Amino acid sequence: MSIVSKLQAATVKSLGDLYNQAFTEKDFQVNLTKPEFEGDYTVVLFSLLKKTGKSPELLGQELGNDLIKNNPGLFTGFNIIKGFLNLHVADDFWLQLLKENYDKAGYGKQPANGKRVMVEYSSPNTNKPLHLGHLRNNFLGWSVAQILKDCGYEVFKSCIVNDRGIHICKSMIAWQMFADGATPHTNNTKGDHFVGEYYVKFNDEYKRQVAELIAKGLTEKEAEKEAPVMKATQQMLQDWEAGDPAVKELWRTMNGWVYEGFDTTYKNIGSDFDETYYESNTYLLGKGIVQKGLEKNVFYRKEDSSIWIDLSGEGLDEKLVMRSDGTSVYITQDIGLAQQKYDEYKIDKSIYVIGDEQNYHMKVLKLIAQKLGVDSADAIHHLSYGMVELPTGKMKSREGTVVDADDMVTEMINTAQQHTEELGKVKDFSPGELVHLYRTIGLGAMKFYLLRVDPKKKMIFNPEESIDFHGFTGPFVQYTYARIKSILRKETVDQHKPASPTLLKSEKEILVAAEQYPAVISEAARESDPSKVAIYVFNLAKTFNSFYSELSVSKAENDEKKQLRLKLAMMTANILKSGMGLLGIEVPERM
RNA sequence: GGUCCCGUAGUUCAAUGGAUAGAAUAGAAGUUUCCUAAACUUUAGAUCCAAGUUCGAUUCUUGGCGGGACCA
Repeated sequence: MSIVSKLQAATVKSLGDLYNQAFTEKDFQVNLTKPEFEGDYTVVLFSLLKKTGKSPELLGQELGNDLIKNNPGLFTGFNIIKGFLNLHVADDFWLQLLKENYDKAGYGKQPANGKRVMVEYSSPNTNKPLHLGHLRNNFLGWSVAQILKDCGYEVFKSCIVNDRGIHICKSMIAWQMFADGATPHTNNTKGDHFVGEYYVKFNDEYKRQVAELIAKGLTEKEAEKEAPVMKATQQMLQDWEAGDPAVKELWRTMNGWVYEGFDTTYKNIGSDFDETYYESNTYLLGKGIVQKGLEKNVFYRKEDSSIWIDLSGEGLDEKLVMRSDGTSVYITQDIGLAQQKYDEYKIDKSIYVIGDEQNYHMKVLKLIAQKLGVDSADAIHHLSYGMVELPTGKMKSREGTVVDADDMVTEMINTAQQHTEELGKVKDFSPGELVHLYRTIGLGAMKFYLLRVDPKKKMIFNPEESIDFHGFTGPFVQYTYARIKSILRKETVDQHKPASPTLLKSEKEILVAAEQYPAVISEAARESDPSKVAIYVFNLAKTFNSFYSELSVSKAENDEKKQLRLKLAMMTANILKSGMGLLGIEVPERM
């Protein structure tokens, strides 16, 4: 039980005893005491004044005295400033926390809660390679899954691959036209990049043909419709749906190249999935949904035989669920897949990591699922994240401003290498160890950078200023960890020796921070927000660094202090390691 | 046109309605015979505008202005 919860419960009890009324935790706020005031935790009294009819000063006195009387081992004193009751927490409490947890690698983890949750993320298209936005998605999804695991959930990571449709046909047509039998292997190109090039070639050719037709007197709309490559592409999509063997074969081959490329990228960035769904398998699920919707009178048919749902009662519009030609739309497939996930995994919660451009779509999805009575409807949760933008605005493939994921990773690792070589601290590392270290630092910087901001908010990435290795960054935390490990290689905790029974200010600060870790994980899980963990882990590292520069561990004043500080160092290292682990970031023993 | 989101130091980000709005970076000034200076310490710098609710508003409400997304 966290100290905040303890204080809340104790305050509720004291208030009830003192004033003969019922109170709850929501009647008042409990915060960490701001550093410029005396005390550790603060009860904000303003909200209690009306109900108790007391002045802040009197209420603070009565409450403070009662809290101390009822919790003698926990609170040792208090002061009141304006409407703030600042309480002192006993050193023994912090020391006990340290004693029980300093060597527990699993500190902060919660026992299994029996709940099952699926996190769907990444969800690429097979017509182009992954870019910076996908990286944010991947890191978020992976991290949220990991955080939920530590909170006791059984987690299944899934990925839906958009592997069919007009977009992949475009790449296929362009390959037929221009490739002359080339493959990723003959061209020595990564498969996803190879196919992506043909997608670009398609668009170039299409534009050329449209311009040609316009020059011949067609309107822009006519030209776009009549361009031979577009017609061929549409024909190919129909052939694909009809099951044409040659088309399917080409489709399988080209998607295979893309998957090879994706696998390399995923492996490189440490992303993985327990289940992969392919749209080519799920796109027909929509038909059953439509049937069900018509039977339940949730859907209705229009004169042109297209099928719709009316959501105007919910403040939204009418929404198309099946076209007049009988082809389904995304939303119906998505509902079908939602049902399938539930059937296969019996999940209590289903998280979708999808960009905020799909907010409306996901809202409609959940609404329709609820109206249809789909089992998993209420479990659907859209983890909406903001786009990664450049200082100039959105990344645009047409303007060549898309930041490629593989390039980004390579660049970060190279930068890590350059920094490391300049500092020259690991000259004795083997080549293999060096490669691993560069990867750890480079990826650490990148993951931390993309995870440290609130997922809901869009973020701006400036390619001109490369991602930093100083300050609020992954390498800062990694460096703190490495420094601690350096101490712990030279000195070890001796179980038989007593640790200091008193705490200096900067020693206590570490424990105050450490105490919050379990609550931070819970909050991060509740909000699906890894940035809470990133911010926390940074602050803990900063707290330790101040301690480190102020007090010596190995040359402590006496042996008791040394034992205490060794334990503080060990506990900090454990939390930094597991916290960074939640972000998918490794910590090096040396750097 | 309709719906939704966002405006905080030069820049990138924080702040369950609470104390003097926090960090990082860039700027200025310092710290290494002492456990890794990828660090530490000091300093200067911000809530888009206007009303309203409140003991108290960056946060809630309304109206502007500015930016973005989605739906036709």
